[in-house]
Amino acid sequence: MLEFAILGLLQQSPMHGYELRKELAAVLGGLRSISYGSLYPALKRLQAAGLIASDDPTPRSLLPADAPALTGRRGKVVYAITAEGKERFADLVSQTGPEAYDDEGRFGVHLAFFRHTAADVRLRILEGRRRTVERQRDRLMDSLRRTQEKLDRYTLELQRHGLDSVDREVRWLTELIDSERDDAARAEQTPTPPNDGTT
Amino acid sequence: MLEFAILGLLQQSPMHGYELRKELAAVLGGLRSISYGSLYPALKRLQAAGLIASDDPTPRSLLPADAPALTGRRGKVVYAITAEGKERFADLVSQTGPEAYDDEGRFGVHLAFFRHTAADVRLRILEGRRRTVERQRDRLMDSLRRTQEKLDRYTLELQRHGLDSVDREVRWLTELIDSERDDAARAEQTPTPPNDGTT
DNA sequence: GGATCGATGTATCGGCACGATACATCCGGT
DNA sequence: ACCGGATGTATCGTGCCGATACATCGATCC
Repeated sequence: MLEFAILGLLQQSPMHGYELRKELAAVLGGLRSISYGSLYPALKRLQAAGLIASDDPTPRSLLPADAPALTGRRGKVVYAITAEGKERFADLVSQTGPEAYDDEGRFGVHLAFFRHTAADVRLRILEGRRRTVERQRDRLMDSLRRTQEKLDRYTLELQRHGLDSVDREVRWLTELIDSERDDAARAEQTPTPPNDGTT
Repeated sequence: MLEFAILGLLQQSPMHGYELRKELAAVLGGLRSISYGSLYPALKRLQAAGLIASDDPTPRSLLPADAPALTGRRGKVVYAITAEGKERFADLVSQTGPEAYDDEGRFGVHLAFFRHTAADVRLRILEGRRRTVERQRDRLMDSLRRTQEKLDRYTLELQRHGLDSVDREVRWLTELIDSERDDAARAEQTPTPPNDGTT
């Protein structure tokens, strides 16, 4: 998930870790920030896989030869996406299977980079997500209906709130889907259809 | 977090892993189930710490001596809470600091076991949680206000939805807090004050 | 002028939870 | 007689987290 997000951000311009973290927090919505304990290992993995490349300016050359041994003295490390990385991102961005929407975090990242995603793929991801969340809602309603007299007030309240959240998410997704369909319908009427420019 | 939850469930009666998983899923609200990959290690940790004890019936004695080597042949393992475990649970249940409400999962577990929690502790946890979520909401509103013209429709929508969720959670918590305060006020008027049974 | 504090910046460590997987038992339906 | 699904225990690799350490730089304070 993190790797997807990093590739997406580097799509725009090279960055170093600190910036990536902030951008990611901004894009993912303030909540759900990312920790360095996952960020730096992820960068290493990506670099090892050849999907990103680091440009390490290493200002060490400025130091006199009697610099304090080899302790510390880090330079900023700027990461840029490679051609392979772009390929990989294109693959990830066009996924329509459960791996795109089953996990909340992954879905969030997909949504965050929807401007890089084809319209039909967008629709399928949104619909997939809605089905997933609907199933969650139904399971929750079921379990609530069956067990509600055995639960105390607090547990009940917790589940009621959870159910409400899930329900709202379904409605939110439905709005997005409808709006997406409207766009598609409108696009079909205009003289600029997606891929058939002969008229 | 898991350890807290396990101790809480075993408070009622001994169980084996499978049951714990189901109970936990039921209590935590269907979403947020727990995986065996975390459950069994957690049980081991708890046992190593002496907080729970396993009663392993090992029905191996019924087997003839020529049983198929030592492959497989597991018995049900029933776990029960120990005296130390009860102490530990009592400690956990009376926590009022950030560790009780900063993390969503931990807060959920605390709430799930509120019937074991003193009224004043309940109130402090709920208020703490509300402050945490309010801060999240404010940060999110801030970031949204500052960056909204630089975000595309989808990222914006994602954050709007997130903000709405957080906002609803604050209101939900406020309801719980109010109701909790009502209870406290009512309790103060009745002839059954909490710990002063002399009149 | 120097001290100090917060933002910027890179990096590691232990711990915890996850999904996938394997394996075994038992029971009900076909 | 068989077979699938619920029950049940357990491990493995992976990924993310919080805490922590360390270093630089500008601004503000005394």
